[in-house]
This record gives sequence, C-alpha cells and structure tokens, in this order.
Amino acid sequence: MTTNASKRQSKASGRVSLHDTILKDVQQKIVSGEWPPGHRIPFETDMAKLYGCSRMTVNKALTQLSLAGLLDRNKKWGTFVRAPHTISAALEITNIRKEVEDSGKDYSYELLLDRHRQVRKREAQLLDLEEDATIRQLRCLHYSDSQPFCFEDRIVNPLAAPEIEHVKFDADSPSAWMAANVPWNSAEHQIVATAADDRISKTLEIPAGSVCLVIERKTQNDKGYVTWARLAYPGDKHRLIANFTPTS
Amino acid sequence: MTTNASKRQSKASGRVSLHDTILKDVQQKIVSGEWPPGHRIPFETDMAKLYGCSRMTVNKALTQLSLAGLLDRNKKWGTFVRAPHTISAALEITNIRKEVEDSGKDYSYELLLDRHRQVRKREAQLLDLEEDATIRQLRCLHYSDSQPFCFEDRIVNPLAAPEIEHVKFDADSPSAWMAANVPWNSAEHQIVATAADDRISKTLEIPAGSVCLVIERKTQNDKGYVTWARLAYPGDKHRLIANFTPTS
DNA sequence: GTTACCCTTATGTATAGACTTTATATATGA
DNA sequence: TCATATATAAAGTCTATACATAAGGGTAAC
Repeated sequence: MTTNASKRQSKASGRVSLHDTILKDVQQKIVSGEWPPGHRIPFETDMAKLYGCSRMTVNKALTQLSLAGLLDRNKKWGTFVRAPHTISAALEITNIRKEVEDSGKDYSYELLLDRHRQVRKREAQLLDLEEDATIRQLRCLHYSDSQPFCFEDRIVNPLAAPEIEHVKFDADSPSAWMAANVPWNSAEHQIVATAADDRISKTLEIPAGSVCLVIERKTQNDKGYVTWARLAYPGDKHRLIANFTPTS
Repeated sequence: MTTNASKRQSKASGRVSLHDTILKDVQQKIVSGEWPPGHRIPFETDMAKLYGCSRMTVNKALTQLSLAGLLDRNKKWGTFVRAPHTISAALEITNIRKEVEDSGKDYSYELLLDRHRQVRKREAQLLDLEEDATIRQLRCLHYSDSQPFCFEDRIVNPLAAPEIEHVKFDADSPSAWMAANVPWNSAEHQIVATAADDRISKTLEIPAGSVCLVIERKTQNDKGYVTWARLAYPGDKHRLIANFTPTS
C-alpha cells in the first residue's frame, strides 16, 4: 500500500502525533464545556472515519483520557464525558459537604453576602482583569453540626463564566455549584497557616489571633480566570490529607 | 492462525489484560528497588519474547509508565528507571533545598539529633510497629540565608529500610537522602496549621504560640512503613502551592 | 581531518484485522 | 407472561506488519 504509506508519512511529518492531536481535541472540547459532563462523544469508529485513521489510533487517545479521569467508557453504551472535574483524587478539597458528612456530622450552609462590585487592584492582578471590571463577590459559611466549619470568601469573573450570573446560591453553596458545573483548564492552590483576623475570628467564632488553615484556589478556563476563593478553617482541628502512589 | 487465536483466548480469559500484567510487573520491580533509578530495563523486543507477546503489547505498558513518570525512554539508548520518585509534580514539597534556592537564598542545614530509641505508643501505631521496636530518630533544621526555615523531626523504621542505618546525615539532610534513595509505594501527607509549641518556637526562633504550617508525611514500601516526618514552617511566611490540570 | 553518507538500533506511530467482553435489544418458545 | 436464546453494538485486547525518528557508529570521499 504505497498510497497509504505516503499518507502516513505526510501526516507523521506534521510533527505531532495523530493520537495526541485527537486527545487534545477531545480535551479541549471537554474543558471548554462544548462537551459537558454526561455528553456522549462520538463512537471510536466514527471518530476514526472523521480523522481518516484507524480505530486503534482513536482508541489510544480515548484510553488515555479515560485513565486521566476525563471520560467514562462503557461497552455497548459508548463513551461519556465524566461528571465534575474532581480536583484529582490526591487533594480533593473541593467537596466541603462530603468532608463534613464523612465525619458523621450534619452539613448546612449559609449565604452571608452576594453582591456585584468593582474589582480591587490586587484582585485585578490576581485574576488578570481590567482595573474597572465588575466582579461578583460571595461570602458564605459552612457548618458542621451547626458549628462553623469553613468560611468561604469568593470572587467570580462574570466574563469567564456568564452562566453563573443567573444562579442564586440559596440551596447549593458556590463551591459545590462551581465544582459541578464549571469546567476548568487549570487550578492553583495555595495553602497557608495564618492567625485569624477580625472577620474570620468573628465568623468562625474563634478567638482573634488563633490559628487558621487557609486554602486559596484560583481556577482558569479558556476565557480566563473564573474564580478565586479563600477557604478558612478554624484552628488545628482541620487537616488536609493527600495520598500518593507513584503511578496515579 | 487457529493455534494463535486459541492461545490469545486462553490468556485473555485470565481475566486481567496482558499489558496490565506487564505494567504491574515492571512497576513492582521499580518500587521494590529491584530495578533502581538509572537501571536500564530490557528492550521492548526482549520483553515481548519473554512474555510471548507482540512488541505493541509491551509498548503499551511501558508507554503508560513513561507517561506516569516512572520511566525515561530514549530511542537507540533504551528505557531507564527514572530518577528519584518525585512526589508528583503537583505537590512537590520534598525538596527543601530547591525551595530555598529557587527563592534566591542560600541553603544550609544542621543536624540537631541522631539517636536510636524505643518507639512510643503513638509512633508504633502510626508506623504499624511492635511496641518494643527500635527506631532511629533524626532532628534537623533547614536554613534559608542563615534564617531558620524548616524544622524537621523524623523517625525511621530500620526494618523497612536497612540501608539507611549506615548513612550519616552530615552532608545531605535526611529528607534529601531519602527522596533520592528510598523507593516508596505510597505516601500520605497531612497538612495542618498549629500554634508553635515550645520546641518549635525555640528552634525556629519565633514567638511561642505563633502560627506554623506543619506537614506530616508517612511513606511506605513493600516492607512496611519506612519513615514518618514532621516538617514545621514558621508563620504565614510559608505557602504551599499546587497546580492542577484535568489530565495530569 | 572533516564532511557526507549509510547502517544499525531501539523506541514511536500507525494500520488492518481478529477475537473477546459487556451489555442492550429483540425474537422465540414454554 | 416470563425466561431464554440470538443478534447486535461498542469498547477492550492483541497481533503482525510497516514505516518514522533519534542517536550513535563507521567508512569512504574530499
């Protein structure tokens, strides 16, 4: 098959491998939200036709995305975009409700503040926004058995996630809703220990100056930074746990 | 090829796929230390013969391990076990020296304590040891420009890592040496904010009761728990940063 | 001696085809 | 009606083969 051989060559000399192209294409569609969680993606055979390649090549790309946790694959059913992007099994600190309920306590949550305002300078830098941009600010408190458990202070960039504008966070907390509904490209966490400032000590009902574990998280999609959140946990009661194995 | 077909069938009905078996075998050899970092593993063609399968099947396994970061693969040279297991790019908090030097400061380190003693009850539980087992305890202080930067308190289980017994930690710090030389199966991190106790405040030269970020790490190989370490960083000066993408 | 060219080696990519496994859908017979 | 075949669909595994690519060595021409 000389024609096929030359076809292969011309494609290979495109410098980047075909299965990698396919992988990136699919990943892009997922993180951009074009293929939302639950969406059934084309069958291997169809994608093979689409890219003019063999099924094995498509299979290689999809298998990798499945291992990476972006896809769920089922025989006969097909391949589906996986539910919310969990923040890697290693450091799953998104799900405050689960955290509370796993410890056998009752979870509840209260929205303290929800307003639109102009960004501050530091925030504009942080989220790479114009100086006069408008953001939505949310503050809420997560309870464990009616004990304050975590104070969440968040700003959202409406430009990067317009669909959030219509959401009232009376039932679901912002972090829960966002984890389930907003796809992201990359996330950065910063973890720091601080002394509780005035607001935190009052809200969490702990003495001013006592110790807090603070996690700041910034997530990004292809339209820019979506949100920045600060989660403050009281004292040495809270532990972040992360498990690793060489391969995962 | 009917004989081949039936051979395939009989293998496939072994319930677990061949490439996965190969992957696990290689991984086991690496984490057990049988194939140490730098070791050249057999060529694809040889492993194919060894397992009585095609090169593609071996390739699938090795490619995955390479993506997972356990192997380095080079054309013409072959495939090598990758250098020290870094603690996943996401949360690389092992390398204190690098951390310091990346911030433009000079790194130095001082060994404060090195002794053998009987385990305490809590430690025996933690590392799953006999009540009367002996452990090696190490304490040291990492400096950033002659400022105390991190206080390390560590216990080592000689049964799980006998080679450590001969190492004097006068040049390399225990954490550096262990990161470079001790393969591990799994690691657990716990991150917590605490108020500095007496020892920590004196060692790190900070006021008693001021805020500390403490990381506790426990690593395990196939012989059991190797070591437990507590790293204390002073105040809100220290931040743990972790970056995520959906695939990595 | 250096350049140009070819050979070798080991991994990398891609293909076409065969068979397996899991699960649904549909028809068949008691 | 219900259980049981049977067909079908899609992913999973594996093979044999082919060519590409990277890196090194060797050799002959200049």
